[in-house]
Amino acid sequence: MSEPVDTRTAILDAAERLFSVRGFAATTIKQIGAAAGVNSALLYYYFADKETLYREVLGRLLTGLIAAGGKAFDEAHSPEEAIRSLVRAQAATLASTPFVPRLIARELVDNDASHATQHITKLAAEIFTRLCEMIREGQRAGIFRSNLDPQFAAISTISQMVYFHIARPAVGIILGHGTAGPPPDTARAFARHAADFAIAALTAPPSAIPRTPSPTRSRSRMSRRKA
Amino acid sequence: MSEPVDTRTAILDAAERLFSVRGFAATTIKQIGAAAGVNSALLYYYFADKETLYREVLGRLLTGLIAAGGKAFDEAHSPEEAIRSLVRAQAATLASTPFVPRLIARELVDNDASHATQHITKLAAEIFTRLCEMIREGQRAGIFRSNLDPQFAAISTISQMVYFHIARPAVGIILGHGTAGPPPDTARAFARHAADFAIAALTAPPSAIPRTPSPTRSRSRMSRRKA
DNA sequence: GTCTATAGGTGGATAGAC
DNA sequence: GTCTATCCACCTATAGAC
Repeated sequence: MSEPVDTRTAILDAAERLFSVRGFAATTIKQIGAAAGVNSALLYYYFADKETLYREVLGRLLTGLIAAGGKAFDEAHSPEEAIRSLVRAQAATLASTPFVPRLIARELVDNDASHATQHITKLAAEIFTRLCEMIREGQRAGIFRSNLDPQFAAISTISQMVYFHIARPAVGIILGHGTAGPPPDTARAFARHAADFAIAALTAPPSAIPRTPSPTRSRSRMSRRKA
Repeated sequence: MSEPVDTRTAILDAAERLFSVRGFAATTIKQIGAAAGVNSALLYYYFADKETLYREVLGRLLTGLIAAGGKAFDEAHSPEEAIRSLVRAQAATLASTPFVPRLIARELVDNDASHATQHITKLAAEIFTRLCEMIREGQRAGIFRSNLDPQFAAISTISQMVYFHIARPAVGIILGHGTAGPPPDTARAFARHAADFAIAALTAPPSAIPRTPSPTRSRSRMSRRKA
């Protein structure tokens, strides 16, 4: 994280930052070498080529994320607490490394020429299915609404923190902090909100949902014509 | 959208698709020319350089999105209906042009070397503030919970559909459809879910929120130690 | 308006000295 | 292990014929 001992780590650190900020295609080998304080040709001593280096960066990153997410679940003792814990872990991880979420976002977006399919699959398996299971458990216990798809609910829950950090500049503008993005305490406040928002949506009694002129559970997708 | 009449539009269409799928840096002028069915040198007759072309693509796109979002609000007659209408509009726009959300995602992520700050600002002003105002209106009317930051709630609401489409491959894996992403009917189902999820979170009575051993409104951020 | 040809520059990757 | 020097491919952009 600071003053890496060996050259290999220095290169990985520099590459992680540059790939995150500029993207794979826009980052050059020479830039990485310069940022790592070594000659660019040296990269080929440690890594086969640019793409291999990129994959190693991704692997290191996602492995850490999976571990952090798993830990969050291990510490929880109830479905609700698990969700709060996960959102908190998301917020902590994303906030501590401002450029990491960008790299993941790029990877998701670039996924046609996918580099990290296996890691994403693992992330899905480890974190996501556990979150789904937590939601199902809450439903069985009667704490959470049963008329809710657990998988969809899990996506909605996770999406909030991810979006907040990925769309950082846009969120900054929206909240009136400029393109630099919101300050850390706003990020923490949003993390608390995100957990509350998800819990509220999960625990709301079914009667509280549809009670307006708009068609809610009807199959028709036509919105009412102007009267 | 299909068989464009003039060359300029053909180039813009081809560029939109390629920039979306591969990103700005990874897309070459020659690829765009080939995809548009014209010689690559011709691009410089219509556009000053690659970056200008990119900006025009973005402008065309975001202008359309802003218009679609505004229309969604105009058709609504209640705060709840407005939210459903907006989520529906999001889903329709994102689904009809599968590669567009990626381009926007890239732009958000790439925002350090920002190309679209002005457009994002406008999008924020036009859509986001209207959504916030709708939420406030619902709060005043007693339909929505008052112990909720309208801006945060707006972000949470919007994040769901955006994340679903941006993280398409990951979502596909998660839901068991493979990296190609979820089929259209799953996307539609999620859109209905997203609106419900947001409305449920907004309308839940305050009493329904904190009722577990975990510290909820207390200031302490320490999670309970293992017993 | 659309093409051919090409200049000018940069990037990924290798050879080989130290 | 780390560096210098360099090759080759390819990319942006321009010049100019048609």
